Parts: sequence; structure tokens; C-alpha cells
Amino acid sequence: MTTEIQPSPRRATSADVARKAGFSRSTVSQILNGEDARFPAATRDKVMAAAAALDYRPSRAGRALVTGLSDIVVVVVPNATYGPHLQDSVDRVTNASATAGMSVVVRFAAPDDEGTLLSMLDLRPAAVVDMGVFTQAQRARLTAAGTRVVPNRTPLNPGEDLDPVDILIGRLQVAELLRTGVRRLVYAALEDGRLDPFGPPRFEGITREASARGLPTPLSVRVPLEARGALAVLEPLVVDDSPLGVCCYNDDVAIALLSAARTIGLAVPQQLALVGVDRTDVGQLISPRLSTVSIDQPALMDTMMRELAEPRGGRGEPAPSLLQADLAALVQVVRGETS
Amino acid sequence: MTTEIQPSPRRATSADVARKAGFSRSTVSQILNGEDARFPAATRDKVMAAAAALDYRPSRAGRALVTGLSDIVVVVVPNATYGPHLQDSVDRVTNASATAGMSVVVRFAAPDDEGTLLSMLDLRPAAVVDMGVFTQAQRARLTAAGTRVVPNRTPLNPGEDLDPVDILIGRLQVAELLRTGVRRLVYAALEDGRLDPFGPPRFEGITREASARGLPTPLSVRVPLEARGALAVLEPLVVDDSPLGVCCYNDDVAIALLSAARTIGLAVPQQLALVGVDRTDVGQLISPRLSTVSIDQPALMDTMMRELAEPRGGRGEPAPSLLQADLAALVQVVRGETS
DNA sequence: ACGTGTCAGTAACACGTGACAGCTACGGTA
DNA sequence: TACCGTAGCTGTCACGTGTTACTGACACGT
Repeated sequence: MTTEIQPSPRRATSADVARKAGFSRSTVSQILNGEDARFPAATRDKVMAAAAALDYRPSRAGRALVTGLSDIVVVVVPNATYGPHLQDSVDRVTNASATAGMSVVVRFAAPDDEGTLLSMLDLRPAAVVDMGVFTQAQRARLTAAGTRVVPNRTPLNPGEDLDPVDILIGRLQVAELLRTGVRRLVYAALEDGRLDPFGPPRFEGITREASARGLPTPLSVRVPLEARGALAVLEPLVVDDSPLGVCCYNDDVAIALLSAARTIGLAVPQQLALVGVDRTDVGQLISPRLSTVSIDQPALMDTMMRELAEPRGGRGEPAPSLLQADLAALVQVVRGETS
Repeated sequence: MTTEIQPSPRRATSADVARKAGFSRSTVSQILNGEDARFPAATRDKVMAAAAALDYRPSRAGRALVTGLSDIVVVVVPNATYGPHLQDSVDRVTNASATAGMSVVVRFAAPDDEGTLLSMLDLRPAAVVDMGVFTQAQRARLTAAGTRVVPNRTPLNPGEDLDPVDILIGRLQVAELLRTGVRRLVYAALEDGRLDPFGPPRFEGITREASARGLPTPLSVRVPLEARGALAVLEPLVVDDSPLGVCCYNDDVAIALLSAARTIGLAVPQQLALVGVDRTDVGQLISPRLSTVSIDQPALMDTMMRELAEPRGGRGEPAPSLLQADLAALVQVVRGETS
């Protein structure tokens, strides 16, 4: 360590503020932390002015040390192929947390990865926004460690780990396909080295809706995102003339199948109907325009953030946060020309 | 199950390790921090065993408080439309940092945003991986605060803030277009509310290559990602029969222009040649297949990580990290049928 | 004058760590 | 025996914060 850089402009501490304001450090601390009712306005103003003049911001390390919690909000994103709306979502969290003086950071994680959980426990963030990584049990461990976890999804059946949003997506896809007279259904997941946390709940939704309409459990296939591979998956599915309906994991998968259908001369949507997820821009630029399920991620995030802003000691019921009624507004079918 | 977890499963501290090993806390601290040469093997082993048995991991807060630096590595990503390879890139950073016991987090930021910089200074991360957010001056402030910044891009001309990677991308696009006999060039940026940090260096690369080939500075337009808007941008560009070549900001922009070209019956690539960036899967699935510049993000990241792993007191020259020779292997044209 | 209550503010502690000076015992040397 | 160097380890400080128990002063009622 030869290059010991000194020009680091030492940050003002609460002691500096206290000295400048002419009070003790504890007084400063209490006033800055909202216990200002105890002190007269004159004192309060002096302290605030001194803090502002020195551009005082409390040291995260010091605060974390004494409270046991950092002021970091971690957004945990599954390391699957996430839709294109990630940045919009994170923006919402960032804005919502900025008012509370929290820093937002994103962490990609393999689903159900224990290492990720340990890392979270280690970091002791003030809150974790879980975009589909942890199981209920893992969430409980975080909560036990004093970390707030959103969304606080209350599963329909206890112990069930299926996200109601994804279930609804599956149901909507099936409903849209059946609208056109399709009688055979297939679920097309993404062929990818990484795991897919959204697959199971979506497939569950597809199965439920199919069952409700008197159809058997659909077949599930995995589609790679290149022409030859997609073709190899699609071809064996075409066994007779009955129109086939495919619920695709996302718009990219739908486009891959669309490309394959064109190669073997399959008419879309007459012989093959497709529904994607995410309403990507490209999906609306190609022809035929893609039918897809659009998710209002920013609004969904805002809902979560409202939950985050709730007072800590959440007495009574913890506000089910995502009512079915809300969901219908946030998840909608965009009808293109492929279904 | 109802795992009755204690409200706070207090993490083992170095004092616990010391008690268990039968030595003082300072001994533990020194041994665990690599000063083990001073101690006999027997002592060292006992301490290590105790630490392992208690699953001791030092408190980030405590360490940060005394060292003044946290052990967080922040990847700062511009809040522009980033390519689809973000997660792969971040994975590389995560793996590289895991060995050093660091946590990686991602932060989206508006380009040149002062608030983001303040947040960084506040967080005092051990290192910042800058994916194109900060200016040279801002990087210098981070360095002065003791934070390591990678990549340590040494600009060709002092004070120049243009990323050589993006410049190369622009040159390659022009070279590919000119190969087909195009004589008129246009740069198509993305019409988006967010700023675009990659635009200027790419346009610079395009301009330089055009100039080197005896062409004037190309026109620059902004393309929205929907059919009507793209059409409105493309139409006025078609003034005569001379073939038009468009360097697109990314594959999505290229697809939008492709769609517009089809609408007005423009032959691709005879009348309109396109080159995208990012080699998205969808770009290779549509027809005609997209010509595009592929960037080996993971490899690029590995290069940066090697820089991160370098010893702190970087004596001598700071290793220019990105030689032109390396670049040629990392950034390559993928020829489709649109150019 | 005395006890009581309130207000305004403070001293002291705890959090967990790294750095460094210093202590003890022991063996060697004068 | 007296002195000294050193290996091996420990004591203590500092980092910046939030919290709690406490103090001094003053007002009030008896």
C-alpha cells in the first residue's frame, strides 16, 4: 500500500454537527431521528441548519452497526431470462425508496439458491423485494432475521409457492387461445441453461383453466431460441389437422415458433395459434402481430412499494396486497394476429 | 413445519471465536486477516477451527466502520435500454468477486447523474464497475474517495470520454454496410425517454470510418419502437434510388426499420441495408436474418475482472486493459441477409 | 422550606471490527 | 546475577451511530 490517497474529503459526522450547533451529539441524534417533539423549535432549527450546512449524512456503517440493519433495499431477481421491463420496475423501487433514504440495489440470483439467501442474511438489508427467487420457507428466515420481505404474497393454499400473477397469466393465455376454437393446448417453456421460476405457476394456471374448460392437462415442451431447434420442437407437435394452441413462456418463444411455423408452411393462427407474454416492442413490429399477455410491471411494483411503505409493526392482517380485482387491471391480453 | 426461529439468530462475532479458541479477540482478528506469520501453526489452526465451527463471518458493518470501505462491488448500469446480455455480464462479476468475499449489486442509473455519484460516495463500495455511466471527472472523484473503478479506460485523447468499444462498433457497422456498395449512411438512435450513453461514441466511430472512406458525416435520426413512428422516420430518408445504409443503435431499432421498409415496399438489402447491435435471438429468427454486431459481453467482463483482481497499489503503468488486439476478438460482425 | 413534576439536554454504553503499542515469559548473553 | 531481545499474545483505542438512564434547572402546589 504505497499510494495512500489522502484527498478523501472526510465526511461530516454527527459530532461535527453537534459542535457547530452547540449541543451534544445525542441531542443531534435524537432530533435528526424524529424525536424532535422533546426539544424546542429553536434547538431543532439550529441543529437542522448545522446539519444542512455541513451536508451531513449519517454513516451507513455506524448506523448499521448499532441498529443491526443496513439501509439497503435489495431487489432479488431470478437469473432466468427476465422480461424487458426489469429496469422500469427497478426504477419504481428506487424512487419509492429514495424518499425513505434507502439505497436500492439489484441482485441476480439462481432460483432457490441457498447461497443467495446466505448472502442476503449476511448483508442484512432493510428490505428484500423478491421477484420470484425465494420459497416461503426462505422468506420466513429473512423475516426472522429482521428483514422486511415484499411482496408478502399470501398463497391461496397454505404452503403453496405459486405466484397468483403467474397463475393468472396462464389462465389468460388459455382463455385467449380457446376463443379461436383451438382444442389442443401446449405449454412452450424456454430452453435455457438457467432455471425458470415462473414456469410452474404459469403451467399450473394453464392446467387449471384447461381443466375448467374440460380439456386435459396440456403437454409441456421446451423451445430453444434459434430456428432449427424451434423447428425440431414444433414439427412433432403437428399430428393432425386440428388447430393447435401454444401458450408461450414469453414473446421470444412465440417468435421462435412463429418462425418455425412459417418454415413448414403452417398457417397462423388457423392451424397454429400463439400467445406470448411481455408485449415486447419487437412482438408488435413483426407480422403477423403477436398476441401476448401484457403485464403492467411498474404498476405491480407500485403496489409492492405501497406495502413496503406500511408501518413496520403491521398489526392485524398484513394486507393481502394483491387482490384479484387489482390483478385484472395489471395483467391483460393484447390481441394481435396470431390467435 | 412451523420452524420456531429465534427472532434474531445472533451471528457469531470474533469475540465468540476468541472465547471458543481460547485466545484473545485481537489474536483472532490478526490470524483471520492474514497476519498469521506471527503465530505458530497450532494457534492458527485452533482459531481457524473455531471460526469454521461457529460459521463465523465478520460483520460488514463493523469492518466497514473501521476500514472506511464496505465490501460491496457495485455494477453501475446506465438506465438506457441495455442489451439482453446484462445478466450474463453481472454473473461474471459475481463469480469473480465471490472468491474475494465481496457482494455484487447492480445499480441502474441515469447517465451522468450526479445523484447516483453521491449515492456511490455515500455507500463507499470497495469497487465500482462502470458500464458507461460516469465521466472521467466523476470517476476521479470515486477514486479519490478510495473506491476502485473499473474499467480503467485510458482514453486515446486525454479528456475524451468515448468508449473504444463503442467506437469500434460504429466503425464495424459502417464497414459492413459499405461492403455492399451503399453510398449514403444514416445513424438510427433509439427514441426513448432515457438518455443514451452509447450513442455519442458509436456515432463518433461511424463518422470516423465514413470519413476514412471519403464519405461525409452521416445523418442521425431517432427511431421509436412502433410501426407508425418508425415509418414516419424512414420515409423522408428515401429521397432517390441510391441504396441507403443504416447503422442501428441495436437489433430492435433495426427490426423496426425493417418492418417500416416492408410497409413501403423497400427492398432489403438492395435499397435499404441495415446493421444492428447485440445479436439478439429474435434478430436471427426473423426473415431476412439481421446483420448485426455481436459483443462478447462475458469475455469483456472477464477482462475487467482481471483488472479488478490486480493488486491495489498498482505500480507502473495501470495496464491499458483493453488492447485493440483484444477488442477485435470481442466485437464481431454477424452477417445476416439485411446487408 | 420542601417535595414533586416537567423540561432541555447530556453522559455513557453498546455495536463488531482492525490497528498498534505493549505486556509477559523465556532463553540467551554479558 | 543482571540485562536484553524476542516470540507469542493481549489490551486498548477508534470508527460513527442510536438509545437509555440520568442531571440540573425551574415551576408549582402545599
